[in-house]
Amino acid sequence: MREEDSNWFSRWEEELPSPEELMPITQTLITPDLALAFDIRTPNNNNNNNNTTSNSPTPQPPNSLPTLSQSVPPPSSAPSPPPSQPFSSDLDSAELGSGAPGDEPARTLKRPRLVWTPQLHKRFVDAVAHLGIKNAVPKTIMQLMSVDGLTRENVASHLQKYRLYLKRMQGLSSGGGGGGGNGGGGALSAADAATDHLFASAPVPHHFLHPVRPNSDHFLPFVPVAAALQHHHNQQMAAAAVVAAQQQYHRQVGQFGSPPGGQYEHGFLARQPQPVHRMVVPVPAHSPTYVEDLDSPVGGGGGRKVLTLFPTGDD
DNA sequence: AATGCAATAT
DNA sequence: AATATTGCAT
Repeated sequence: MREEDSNWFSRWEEELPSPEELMPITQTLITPDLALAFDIRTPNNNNNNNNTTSNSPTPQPPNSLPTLSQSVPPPSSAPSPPPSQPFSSDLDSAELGSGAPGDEPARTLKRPRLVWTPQLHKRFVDAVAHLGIKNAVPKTIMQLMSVDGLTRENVASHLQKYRLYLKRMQGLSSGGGGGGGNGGGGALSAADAATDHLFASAPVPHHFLHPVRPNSDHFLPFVPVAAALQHHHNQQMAAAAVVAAQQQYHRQVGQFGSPPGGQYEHGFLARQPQPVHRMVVPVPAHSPTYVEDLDSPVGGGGGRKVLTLFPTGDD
């Protein structure tokens, strides 16, 4: 079998991009800065669309904030033009900063805690997977994910936990990689079990679990991927821009596989190299399609639905 | 400046 | 419980 690494790339493409998918995510990342810039009360507690099994018949109408695109925290918040979609969210009127937030708001504001939804985590995992364990550092991961509002700290924190999770998994089960369900799983501490929940919701790439040894058989040349991203050293770049960059990235690594050091020995999937040409979706502007999708969590964990978004079939 | 990691804080 | 933050050593 040939190392047609491009095949898993195609698969990646199918599931991944589409800024629409990031909608519910960015939704939770509403920047307080922006919020204050619009004179709205600080939405200290916004509810994320994290569902589980049973939920109220009203599945969080997307009436809330559409997209944050770019723009987050420049220290001196520049008076950016108000979006066409005013925040008509009447979620809660809990007032908070009635003290004196008028002067130096954006500077001392705390952003809301990031909620790692299964979707977001999936992006995370995919990013890590495609970067290679060795190159998967917070900054890079963050860039690849291209989720606006996502900070390096966010990723770093998550990554730390994720690594612990992987370590745990290595010691116990090696066959659980399939679905992420820790099949047997009996020696899980309380603290561990908690984190497992999230991590188990995404497929863990096999090479994460066992110490892969690169075959000097086929060595891959170095691909200056960074070249594709060199333009924006800003983490707040528009998602669209990154998507475009990602595609260039795809084209490059799609042929060779991965940067040096990245251990990729996926023997699975041996399709023919599909032409990777996708259209760049400019901006996530219109209403996404919310659908409930059974992701088959696999394993004995029990079936749990996750809210996912379908790409609007722009292809 | 980034990273990894443990401990701690919210 | 789930993330964030901090301290410290690379």
